[in-house]
Amino acid sequence: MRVTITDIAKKAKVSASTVSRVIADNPRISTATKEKVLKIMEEMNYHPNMIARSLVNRSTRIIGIVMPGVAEQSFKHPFFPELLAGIASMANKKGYKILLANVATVDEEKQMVEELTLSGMTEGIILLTSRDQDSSLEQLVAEHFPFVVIGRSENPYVNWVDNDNFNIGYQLAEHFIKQGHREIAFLGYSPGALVTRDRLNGYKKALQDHQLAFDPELVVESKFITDNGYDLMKAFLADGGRPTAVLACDDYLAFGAIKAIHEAGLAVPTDLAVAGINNVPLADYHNPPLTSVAINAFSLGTKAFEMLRTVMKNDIQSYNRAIIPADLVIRASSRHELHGA
Amino acid sequence: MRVTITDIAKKAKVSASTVSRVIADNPRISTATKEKVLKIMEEMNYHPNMIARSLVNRSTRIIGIVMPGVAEQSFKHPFFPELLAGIASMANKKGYKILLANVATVDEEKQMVEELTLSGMTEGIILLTSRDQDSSLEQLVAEHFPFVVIGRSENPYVNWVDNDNFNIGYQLAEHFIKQGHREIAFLGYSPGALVTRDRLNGYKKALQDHQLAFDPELVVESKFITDNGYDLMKAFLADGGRPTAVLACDDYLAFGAIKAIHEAGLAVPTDLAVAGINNVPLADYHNPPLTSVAINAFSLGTKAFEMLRTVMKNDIQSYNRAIIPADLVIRASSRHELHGA
DNA sequence: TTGTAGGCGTTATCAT
DNA sequence: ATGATAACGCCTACAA
Repeated sequence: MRVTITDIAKKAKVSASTVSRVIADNPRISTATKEKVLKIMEEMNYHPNMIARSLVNRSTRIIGIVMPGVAEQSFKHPFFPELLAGIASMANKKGYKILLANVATVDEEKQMVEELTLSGMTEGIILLTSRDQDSSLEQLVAEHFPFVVIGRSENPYVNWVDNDNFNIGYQLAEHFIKQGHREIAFLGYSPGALVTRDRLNGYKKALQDHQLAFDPELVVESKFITDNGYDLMKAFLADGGRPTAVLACDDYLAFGAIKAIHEAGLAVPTDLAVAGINNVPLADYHNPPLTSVAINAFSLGTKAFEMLRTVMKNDIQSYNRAIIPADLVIRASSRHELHGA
Repeated sequence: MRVTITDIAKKAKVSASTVSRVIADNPRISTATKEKVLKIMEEMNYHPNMIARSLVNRSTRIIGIVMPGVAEQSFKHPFFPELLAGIASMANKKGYKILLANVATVDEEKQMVEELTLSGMTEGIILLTSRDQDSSLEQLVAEHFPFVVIGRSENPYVNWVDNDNFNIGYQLAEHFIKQGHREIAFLGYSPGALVTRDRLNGYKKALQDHQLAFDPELVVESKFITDNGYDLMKAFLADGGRPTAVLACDDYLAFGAIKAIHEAGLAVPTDLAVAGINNVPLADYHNPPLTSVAINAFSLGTKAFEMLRTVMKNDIQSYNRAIIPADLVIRASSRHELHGA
């Protein structure tokens, strides 16, 4: 049996409330007893029972993170741990703990969200799973439960933090355009994912700003954003696609694409320039080193936590959104001026 | 205010205990009232307050995972999310939630462990941080708190799950030896890390079993296991190191090493065969594709959870250890017979 | 089969 | 400055 507040009280010959006050650092307590109690707490290695405390305070100091399960390939992405670390570091600083919930399916997500919100375990949650029409979102909105989504949502009542996906698409496209490229393939558009929609829109805007026509034939769809870039690119080339540059929605896609390009007897970047997104650690070690866009996943996490905090503090829901800037990292895979343009 | 057991009781015109019994599926209750209560619970969308329940049950159904923070590079390793997923999936199945605690320093770890164990929040913990002499371990052992370490420990009182690191080293070395290699560099030995010690021992044993002498000159030390393989290899080559094969302790190390090798004007695998460990997703896309060893991180996680469960169930501490087998994946970076051996 | 009472460990209110 | 008491929401003897 662990040592409780009453054990301390007995030993110190004071009441439990006095001990409680000492713990709370209540000023209305004599220094003498305070020190005595503190000493005994030390001796007996007392630690307050958070459960009991939570029960009376109605505050657990725990936030939940709901993330897609193993099934989703994306879970293996280096992006995730960094994001987690961002959330965790901020949470730590503010004295919060993190409850991690992996969900495999949409149903599981719904159930998990319900459990987390209604069980009183968690004071707020961060959702990493936002598909577009997400019933958990509506549920959370309806219950006025504090939550933040990572990844943009079109529901006006949700608070979210997202990468600057539009700008990511824009920057990469412009980078290619400035080097004289006109035929830029967009690899990995996934109609269900807002991320890729935003990136594609940025890409389109860049074309437009440079008086270039958008060619839908150059958009290569994939079911998931982490789909096999090798197969996608191979099929695209076999279909007669002959772009001079490829903008891949993810570094992994880009790596796969490059493999396919090499197999087709073409060289990167001379025949075909390639860029990815996310700037995974290996982008730099790849042969050739891969141009990419560093999204600051860590910041995404810290920002998400901060936003969640403000939502938790205000009874009035304030609808916030934050966009984390990203940085273009140009490497050899795209460093090639086309016909001296 | 959330709906409680008494709200249900009132509405159903029964006592709170009856409702409690319905929740617990107690057989000694009439089907009539049971159904009535269940219906009302449904209507009012009742969910039990886990905090209150935990307080009386002394069981939170939460386990803690303590992992190294952002500072440690290893956190970005694809290995981590997979491991997490393994733990989480098993935990989910058994109705456990996961409390994730990132710690940046050893002190933080110690404090976190203390908090998690003594606050009653957590029924068991999984440690991912085990440095060799870890004071948290002794603390946990002394308190008889259920815990499992991922990564071997030499403390006889700790339960652990680990990769078969000895065998990983052995297999890779033997793979090289069978192809005629005699000068096999061991890249990334880190004296502080048991992992690399075990791998090195496996490597040595393979040499011995094949009547080859061990040459300490071929062991390249690095401070951390994820240290820059590029710099290590570059320095090694500059120092006059001329192995015919390189066994790197991690795929990332291997990628860096290959970059250095290429820059030195040497070819992989013809001049120098290379292999890594962990089989990261990109190993296959690398140029050349990297020979590696697939450690089953997911299994590591599930196994760790299972072990934790058995430890939690038995008051008597049983000291268990489990070793998860790994699979050699041979790819082009090492596929080269030396002088027709 | 159901209800009553006490308690889990803590905090907060009200006395003293 | 300190103590007694009730309450947080739930579970579990014991009683009925």
